[in-house]
Amino acid sequence: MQDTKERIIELADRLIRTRGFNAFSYKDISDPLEIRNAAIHYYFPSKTDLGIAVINQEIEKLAINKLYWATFPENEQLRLFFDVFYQRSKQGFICLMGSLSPDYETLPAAMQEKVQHMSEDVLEWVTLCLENGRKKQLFHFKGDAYDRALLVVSNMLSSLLLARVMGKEVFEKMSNQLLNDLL
Amino acid sequence: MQDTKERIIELADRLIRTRGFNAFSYKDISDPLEIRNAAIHYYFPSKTDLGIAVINQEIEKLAINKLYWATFPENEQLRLFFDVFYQRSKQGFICLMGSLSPDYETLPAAMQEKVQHMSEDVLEWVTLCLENGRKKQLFHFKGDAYDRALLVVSNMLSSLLLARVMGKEVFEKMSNQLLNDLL
DNA sequence: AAAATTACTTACTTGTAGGTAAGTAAGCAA
DNA sequence: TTGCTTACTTACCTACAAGTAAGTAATTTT
Repeated sequence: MQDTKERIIELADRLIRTRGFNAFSYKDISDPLEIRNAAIHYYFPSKTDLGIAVINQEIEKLAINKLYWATFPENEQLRLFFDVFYQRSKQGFICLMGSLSPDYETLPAAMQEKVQHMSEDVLEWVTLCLENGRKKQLFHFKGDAYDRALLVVSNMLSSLLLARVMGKEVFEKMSNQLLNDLL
Repeated sequence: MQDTKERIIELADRLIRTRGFNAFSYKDISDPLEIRNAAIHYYFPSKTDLGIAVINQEIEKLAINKLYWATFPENEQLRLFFDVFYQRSKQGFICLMGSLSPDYETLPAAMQEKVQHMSEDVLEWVTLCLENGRKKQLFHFKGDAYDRALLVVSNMLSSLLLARVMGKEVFEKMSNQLLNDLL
């Protein structure tokens, strides 16, 4: 079944978000899925390949969301973007950027490139959203839209990190404050 | 020499900030210091003990800084706080919170508590700084000082993460934008 | 019906991780 | 001077990590 491959990616995604790329092993995947570790190597010759597959899936998910979100006004778009993080915070997961950027120096070059690609993708979208929203007077903020996007993405990323350490209410406090500032 | 113990902590600190707690090994310490791994175990029976020593050192450093910073007006205090992160960004290091919170679920309970302690410490200080600064009209912002502190700390934390992935200029863009918002 | 491909498993290798028991040289203390 | 402590080293252990070679049952293609 092609099903196995998807279940491996799905679980690897979870493990990267909860434990980090360097802190999970093939056993963490093979045990719950009741397969041998060689089955993982069959689909993903190296752990790097598995990591790349997880990042690619995330990039694709974002691309799909972008298309869907484009039908809404920018203030709603941002709320929908925040909601993705909200769902994660409820599960106690962090985002891929939040998980992979601390390990950045230990990642193989191929994964580093993908992480870069992913972050540029997100930044580009938030920048455009803020920029266009400001033109329509849906957002109010000073300074460059890209710089503002950096702050917004940064806050989403670390809200998930802080929520795990300091309690889940932290996420809502941060996102409410952020939206109040922009709207 | 007591020197060895301090050099182990110093290097462990660097390794946690660059590679992450789960991604460095005793060899990464024993090789450069030209000692055997048992020498590390002599000072720190387990890796957990070493991790705790690194966090304790950071908590102490913050306590010392707090005392020194207290002699300045709040807007200067915040700039000095930001400067700590700026120095790190130049070295390509991230902060302890940024390194340890993604790995939080994999950390031994004793380290989790220390990480919590450390983050509460930082949050408390930034909250008071913002609160007092606003009273003196040195800062201008809406909403609860604690919620604002969450955003500020969050931005400092992830500016270091993003700077490594997207380039060092990211740190300055973010901190300038942040200061412009508050002052 | 034969050959090839798919989706794995069995059984293994090599490397490295954290950790430990026992020893030792140097210094200090009684 | 004997004994205790400090600051390590040598030599080792067990566990587990990623990865691989070879086999196999089931399906698909020719």
